[in-house]
Amino acid sequence: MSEEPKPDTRPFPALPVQVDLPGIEHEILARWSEHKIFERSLEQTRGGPNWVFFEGPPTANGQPGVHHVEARVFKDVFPRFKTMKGYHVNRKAGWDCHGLPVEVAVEKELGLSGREDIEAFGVAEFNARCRESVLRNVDAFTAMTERMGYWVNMDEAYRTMDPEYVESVWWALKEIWSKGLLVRDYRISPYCPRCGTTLSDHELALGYETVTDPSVYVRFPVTSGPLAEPGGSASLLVWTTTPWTLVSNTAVAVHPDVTYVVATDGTERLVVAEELFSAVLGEGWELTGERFEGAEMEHWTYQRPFELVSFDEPAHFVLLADYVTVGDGTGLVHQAPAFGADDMATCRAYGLPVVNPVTADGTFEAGLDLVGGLFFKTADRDLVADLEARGLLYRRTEYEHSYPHCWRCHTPLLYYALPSWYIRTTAVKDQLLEQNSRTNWYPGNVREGRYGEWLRNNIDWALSRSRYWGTPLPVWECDEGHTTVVGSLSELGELAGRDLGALDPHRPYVDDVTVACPECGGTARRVPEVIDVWFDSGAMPFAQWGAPHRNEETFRANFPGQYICEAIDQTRGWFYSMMAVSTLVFGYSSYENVVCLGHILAEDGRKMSKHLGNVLEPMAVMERHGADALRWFMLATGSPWTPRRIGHQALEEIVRKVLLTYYNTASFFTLYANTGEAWDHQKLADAPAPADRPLLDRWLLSEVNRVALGVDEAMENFDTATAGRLLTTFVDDLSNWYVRRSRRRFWAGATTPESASAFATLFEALETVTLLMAPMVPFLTEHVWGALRRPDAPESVHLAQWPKGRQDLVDARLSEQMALTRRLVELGRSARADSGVRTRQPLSRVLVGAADFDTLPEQLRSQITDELNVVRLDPLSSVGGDLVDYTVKPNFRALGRRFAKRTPLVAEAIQASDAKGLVDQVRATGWAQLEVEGEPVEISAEEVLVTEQPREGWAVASDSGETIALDLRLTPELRRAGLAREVIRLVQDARKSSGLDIADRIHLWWSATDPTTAQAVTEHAENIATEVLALGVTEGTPEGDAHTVSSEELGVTFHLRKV
RNA sequence: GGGCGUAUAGCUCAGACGGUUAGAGCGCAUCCCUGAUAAGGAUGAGGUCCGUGGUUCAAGUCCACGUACGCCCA
Repeated sequence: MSEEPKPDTRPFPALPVQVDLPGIEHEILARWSEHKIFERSLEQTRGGPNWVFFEGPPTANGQPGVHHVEARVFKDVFPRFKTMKGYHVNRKAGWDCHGLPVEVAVEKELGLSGREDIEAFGVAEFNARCRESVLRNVDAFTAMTERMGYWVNMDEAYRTMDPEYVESVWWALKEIWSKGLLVRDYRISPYCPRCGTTLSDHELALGYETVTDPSVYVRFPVTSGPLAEPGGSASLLVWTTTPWTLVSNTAVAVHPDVTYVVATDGTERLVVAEELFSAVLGEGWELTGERFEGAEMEHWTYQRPFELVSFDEPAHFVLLADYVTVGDGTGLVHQAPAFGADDMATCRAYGLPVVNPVTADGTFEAGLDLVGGLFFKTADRDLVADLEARGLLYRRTEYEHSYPHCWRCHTPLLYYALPSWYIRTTAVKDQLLEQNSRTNWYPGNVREGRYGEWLRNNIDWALSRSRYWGTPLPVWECDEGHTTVVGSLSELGELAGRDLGALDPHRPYVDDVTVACPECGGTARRVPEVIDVWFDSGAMPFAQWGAPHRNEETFRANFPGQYICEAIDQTRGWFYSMMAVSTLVFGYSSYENVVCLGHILAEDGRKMSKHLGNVLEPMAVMERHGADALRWFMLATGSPWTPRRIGHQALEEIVRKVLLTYYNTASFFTLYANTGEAWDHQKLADAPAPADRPLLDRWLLSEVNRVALGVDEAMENFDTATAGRLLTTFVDDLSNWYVRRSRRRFWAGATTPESASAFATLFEALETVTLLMAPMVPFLTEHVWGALRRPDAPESVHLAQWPKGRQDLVDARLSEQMALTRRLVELGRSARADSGVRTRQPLSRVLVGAADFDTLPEQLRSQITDELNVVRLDPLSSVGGDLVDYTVKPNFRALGRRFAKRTPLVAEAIQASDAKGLVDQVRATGWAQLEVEGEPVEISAEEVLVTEQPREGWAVASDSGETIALDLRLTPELRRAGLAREVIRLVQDARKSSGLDIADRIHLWWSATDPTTAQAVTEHAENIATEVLALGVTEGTPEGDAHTVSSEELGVTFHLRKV
């Protein structure tokens, strides 16, 4: 029985109430792709200023998770925002392809373990598998990236493994080399002597085991300084759990600010930290009274424990180090620079040599006395026994602690000095600090906090890795030790004397290229290392273009960048490598603004892991709730820079509270714009000027402009949470106040100036909020835009201009008045609910007590009477003082300003005063006199909070000094008006349940058994007819079919039939 | 062990400048309203604002110390 649909005559495509958000998103994706919207957004802004975004390449290792969505939403939202503001935002995708995680994954796939296996398998084939593994995972990332609506150019993505990329990295390394900042030095690495390989931090974490080691306290006789004397009866007492490192003891470290004491047992003297005296020596020992600050002990020499290895340079003295603690041991720390990173740093600062008698397989050099050929850990026993025999051992115990083992073979690891390549970042530390001070961090505390701290403690960048799948270090060395650094394949070709343009610049192929040493002509071979992948990614601003060998101009036009974003764990990763590489190469940082995100946790507050079974798979989440819901969560739930928990419930709430509320408002608009006297864009021109519109409309325009200004400011500050909150509140206000209060004006179609104003106002608000939300939820806004857009507007919201909020339309006073109006309505609802009189029953009068009530315009007062269904609204003061109770409360904020310490006394006086008298005084003169501690004090109106309540016969609700009182007395007329409302509701229900369209006209028949109801229907027949779209209302029963509805309570029966 | 961050209702989170009644949503209970809505409204239950100390007339808010958790680094 429904009419033929006539979509072509309607101004707006329908936005059905029932909506499948993920389904819409797929349609939008297809439309974007088909109409090349992303490409056109770039084309359209080509003449505009550049706003440069750099994509931090995800490691294409493993499958993408929801945490990847987080950063990618932020990488998308600001470029979209800036694009709408007219900037040209180039977005080149990128993939981090090299690195240990890839190697480990491939090792597992192939069932290989360790470098011997890999070399037996063949490096060429191994690296080919790595490349293939990376490409496989890139596909999964690409699919997720597209599905979530992240606009980034993946067709021209850079890949860190591509030859052009590698060449750019080589170029940068050559630049750094030519500045003298690329050097070879020892590096302490966790090392497995069985596998013959170093382990990464990540691998290290896999292999901690609890073991028991010897814990020995050893005497180091002092040979110079105030305690030195013939016979050497004074010794430094040194503690260690790795006796095997004593063989290469080089120095002893003390803390400069710790106090050391000398203790004696009558025969010898030992030096320990004061705090550890009793713990280490205890009974039988007493202090000699000699005390030294660590700083005073510097350069005291001592007799080293073993004379097994030779030192070519002076060593074996006391040095100072801040890392020494007095938590364990003796406060004097044995130093063996080949076997500890701290030791290495400290000893190097004193110019001490690195002596390492342990060979790569973990055994002592064969020729050594006592320990020659022994595995390092096995040597402990013999060494301790020897110390004991020579009287140097003070005490030995067992020590249980957690020690790293190889995760592959469980061999205890060795911290081991290996030759390594470093970048001397410490040489540019001041420049880095300077660059950091110019960088905008979001949140701001990272700059001086976590990141600043990292920079201030900068150490040289250990660049090389003894691995296979990485950018080969472009260093060639000849037998004479001359070093050549190569900056490109063509340069390498020139040196090698053949064309290497097509060479894959990876191992093993580059390893096979030998060149003639430019200095001596001898054969130079490449050093075996590859480089840290962080250098790869830090080089992306130029390497993504292959610059400077290629696209030099493009690179220059896109450098430095305005914006990068990653999670907080990148402070020492990509955020650092990006700043460090470009500062090293160009002298300044590559980015100006950096957003630093917190991590996404599972609903249970833990990290997502397969093991815990709490993983949310991003594609599944997006198919269930929609990408927009997931995006909104990332952008606007909680603070993006704190850890956040994600779950289905949170996403469902976003769909209901934000997305559907917004969508339904648009749906409401199109429903009525398409109904009856249709409204279309041409009627926008007929709408009254904003200043001439009803106050409700002016209020909405004020709000939407305030929100537009606020969202713009928030987005400029990279603050999506604030933007999201502003938008959520606005959408709620729009739907649940503006539309709710304006419904009648829409029902009529655009037939009156008031209705025309309502349509225009709602349209403008929807248009603006759609634009404002477009960068955050690009799918739903695109869908709504498609339905609402003006004929001359761009076909995509993402091709439209960002709205400029109009300050001149923001009316703060009106906002306050509307807020008061809404507070009074709330109080009225509360009073209604308390009284038990339903809202459909009109009441004659409501009394209002509120400070600014007398200034409330009539149009807003009528919002209150309509909403509360009352006839009249009067100020409480009109009732007469005798019928009203007053209470007064001190306003502490106001009082505190004036009275400070006396505030509590004044407050007490206010509460003790006669409330009515005080109110009368304040109302008459603006001031009231009180006495505080015998002195007169004047109180102003704003310093007290007055609440007034009528005494009897009213339903009252108050809050914060504002009161609403409903007159509950009903007259017969009011009763009949209430019955008429009941009747209308009954008929509306019947219309709805019988499946009528909202615009269908009906004829209505009625018969009543209740005489009061009959009178009410007769009396209000015209009103009822208008409300239920009845062309006629007839008492009696119709002939033929009709929908029938009756109410026993009202004693009435209706029949309705579509006309 | 160090640095940084976080801690507010059962859950997710707001709470510029310190102001005495600490809010919202979800969930729960009862009721109301409804011809856009998967909605809306009212009331209720639910809080030692992580702990301790301090500053202040006044502290969820500022300071110090501690606890728990997270990230990074040893």
